[in-house]
Order: sequence, then structure tokens, then C-alpha cells
Amino acid sequence: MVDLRPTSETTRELRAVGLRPTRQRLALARLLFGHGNRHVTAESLYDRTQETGIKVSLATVYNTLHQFTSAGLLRQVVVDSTRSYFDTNIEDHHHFYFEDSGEIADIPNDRINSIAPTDLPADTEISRVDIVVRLRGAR
Amino acid sequence: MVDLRPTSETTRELRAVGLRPTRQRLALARLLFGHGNRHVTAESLYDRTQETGIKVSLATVYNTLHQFTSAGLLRQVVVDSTRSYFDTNIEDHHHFYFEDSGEIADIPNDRINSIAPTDLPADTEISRVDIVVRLRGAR
DNA sequence: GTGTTTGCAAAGTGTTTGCAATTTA
DNA sequence: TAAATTGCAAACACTTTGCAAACAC
Repeated sequence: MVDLRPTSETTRELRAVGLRPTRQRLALARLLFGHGNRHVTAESLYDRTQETGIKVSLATVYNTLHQFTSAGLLRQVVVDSTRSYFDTNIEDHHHFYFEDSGEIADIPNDRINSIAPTDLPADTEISRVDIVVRLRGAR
Repeated sequence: MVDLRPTSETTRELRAVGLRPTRQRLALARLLFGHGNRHVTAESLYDRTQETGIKVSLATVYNTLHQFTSAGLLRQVVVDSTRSYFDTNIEDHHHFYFEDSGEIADIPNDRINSIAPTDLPADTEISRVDIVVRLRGAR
């Protein structure tokens, strides 16, 4: 017998990457992917769930962010050695980091990803090139 | 009366940046600056003090690394959101990060530091541009 | 029903801090 | 001796984990 229940877009996307579409994962996915590119920390995402009335624990937010990252739905951004940032934009691009506020933003019209150092150490391959333009001042 | 005690190079350098040349700071400075460029974490530097028989606490290693950084003798490198790395090379340059081992190395013949995004957000100025080439494989 | 996921609280990791004792100048 | 520095242990911030209860299929 075929399952005829309505299946949302998000439900399908989670299934597509092998994750059960649980209530918590669906809610987090909608927060993350429903409104353009986002840069979040576990804490900031958890805060949004609380404001929105979503019932989920902080531990589950951490776990879910990592599961989404492993599944290729998110990318982790390293700019600060005290917090982990996650980016919903998984395309090749780089970041501004606002030192004063701790915020992150994608560098628009990013033309600097053609960097490919030729002299790599023996037996290594590039996993990724991260460029962070650290800014002082507004925002 | 003039102080005629022998004053080492390191002693003078510490005084020059306004830090009292204490036994601990001298020993750490010698470990850090005595043998070419180094990339250390507080823990790795502390381990070296223990091997070398230098008596210093881990808290002092942390404090000293930050004091040296504020004084411009070290540069902090962000590559991993769990550990803080410090680099004795304070010139403008970038890094390889060996994901497998957690090690850092300067990118040799670094010709990629001329990146200066033109479209900066309003009222900001560049504090620094960090480029990390993340590698998988050997080392 | 069976295996997966969740939530909680406890444990973990790297780092910072308060303060008395020590050292430097 | 006055001020700066150290070491210790306790506190901290962020993150991960163990396990029983809840959930998805």
C-alpha cells in the first residue's frame, strides 16, 4: 500500500539525505532554510526556537547542526575559537567577520576563490580554502 | 649606580615591550623564539616546558601567550574552533592547516596576500585577511 | 515492534579568573 | 617595600555524551 499522506518539501529533503524527518529536525530545517542564507551558532538557533515556540533541547540543536553539516546541508565556518558558526550557504564563497559584534556575512560578488596554491606539501590535497576578511567597525 | 649585571638579548626584548623579564617569561620566550618559526597551542607549549624542566603553570602559559600577542610578539591563528594557535611569525602570511593532525604550517612563497575586497560594508575597515588552506593527507 | 531520535543532566575540553604567596625592580 | 607576576584551584563557556523515555516507520 502506497503512503498517501501529504509530504512536505522539507520532509522529502531530509529523507533524501537519509535523516528521519522528526518534528525537531523539520522545525530546525525550516528555521534554517526557510528565509535565505543564514549564519547561526547553536545558541542563536536555539534562541530562535524558544522565541518561535518550538520545543527542542539545546543538545538536539547541536546534534542536528552536525548531522546537517555531515549531510552537506550546512557548512561550518571557523572565525572564532570559542564558538562554532554554521552557514546555510554551501557554495564556494568567503566571509566577512565583524570583530566587534561577532557577526558573519558572506562576501558579496566573491571573486577571490580562484586561489590554488601550487606548492602543496607532499601527499596532501586541498580540502577547502577559507578566507576570512576580519573587519573593525560598524555592524 | 648603573646596573652592570649581564642582560640577555631576551631580557632586553621583553623590557622593550614593557614586560618584566621574569623567569617564566624568559623561559617561554626562549622556547618560542629560539628556534625558528613555531606554531604552538598553550597545551603544546606547556608540554615543552615540562619536558625541558621549566617550572611554570599552565595558567601562566596562557597569560604569557596573550601578553606576547598583545605586545606584538606573537600572532593568533584561528583554524579550529576548539583550540587557540599562536604563531611566532608575525609577518603578513597565510597558513596550511592539516586537518588530520591538527598541525599548522606557514604557506611558503606566499603570493596571495594582496587580496583587498573593494566592496567593504559601510563604516568598516579591514583588520586582517586570514587565508587558511585546509589539507587532507600526510603530516 | 524495532531501531532511531530526543531530552536531560552529567561529563568533557579548552580557557579564564580570584587571590594569597612570591618575585622583581 | 611597592607593584607586578605567579600558581593553584575553582569557575567558565561551549560542546559532547550516556541512557531512559518517546517517536518514526
